[in-house]
Amino acid sequence: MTTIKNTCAQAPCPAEGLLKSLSGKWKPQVFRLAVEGPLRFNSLLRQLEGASKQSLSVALKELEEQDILQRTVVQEKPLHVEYYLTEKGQALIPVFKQLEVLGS
Amino acid sequence: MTTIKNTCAQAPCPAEGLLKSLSGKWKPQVFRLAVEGPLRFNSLLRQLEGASKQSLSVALKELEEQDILQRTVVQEKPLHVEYYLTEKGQALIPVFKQLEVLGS
DNA sequence: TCAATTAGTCAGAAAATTATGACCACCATA
DNA sequence: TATGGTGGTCATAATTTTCTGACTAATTGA
Repeated sequence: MTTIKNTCAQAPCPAEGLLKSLSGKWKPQVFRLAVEGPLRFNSLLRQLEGASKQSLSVALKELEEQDILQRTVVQEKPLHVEYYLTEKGQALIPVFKQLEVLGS
Repeated sequence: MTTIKNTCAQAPCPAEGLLKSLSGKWKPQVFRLAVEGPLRFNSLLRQLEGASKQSLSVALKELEEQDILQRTVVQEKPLHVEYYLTEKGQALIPVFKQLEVLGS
């Protein structure tokens, strides 16, 4: 036998989903700011020049779906929303920092 | 002054480029296999079920442009091409492995 | 000389991602 | 009662990414 047919479907890459989760538009920037502290929608919109409500909304929603950010309504005087890192999100901090180091 | 205009363009996120580099179609899978050893085009095509020549070609070309893979023509008996990790690519291995752990 | 393997390219279509701008509802203050 | 801030949604358009299938060109073995 000279050629051995590779019948194995390649294992799905476990890193794939995570990479996708973090690489959408504005997501790295949002994640980065989330490390600093809780995020608020309009505040983010001001910080991230060029971002539109829509794209930011999508980024936040997806980060939430992927259990990286947690959205909470703060029931205080001026009723508002805060996004902060979940445990999973926090677990990503070191990897993200490494990516920052290697990417700069 | 009650409102202070934020004139600072937020620092560009240094992780952004790297995340994008690694998250394109088939790129995580390709990177993963590249860790194992040098890659060959048609071999990859067989391993990555569902990948087309085109998408694979794009993935390889971009990984090459981003200096993650190095393309070399092997001047041996059956003349062929090999792709292997550059130094930068190798530097990414630990981060990638971390992403695999966290992603699974 | 014919067929297969090597490693691709190219044009066009389809699908996914982003951007744009209008609109909404709630609350507070003047 | 109007104005501005909160945090969005929605439809549409533009852009980017990905897929599909045809084609190329050099090399090798039968």
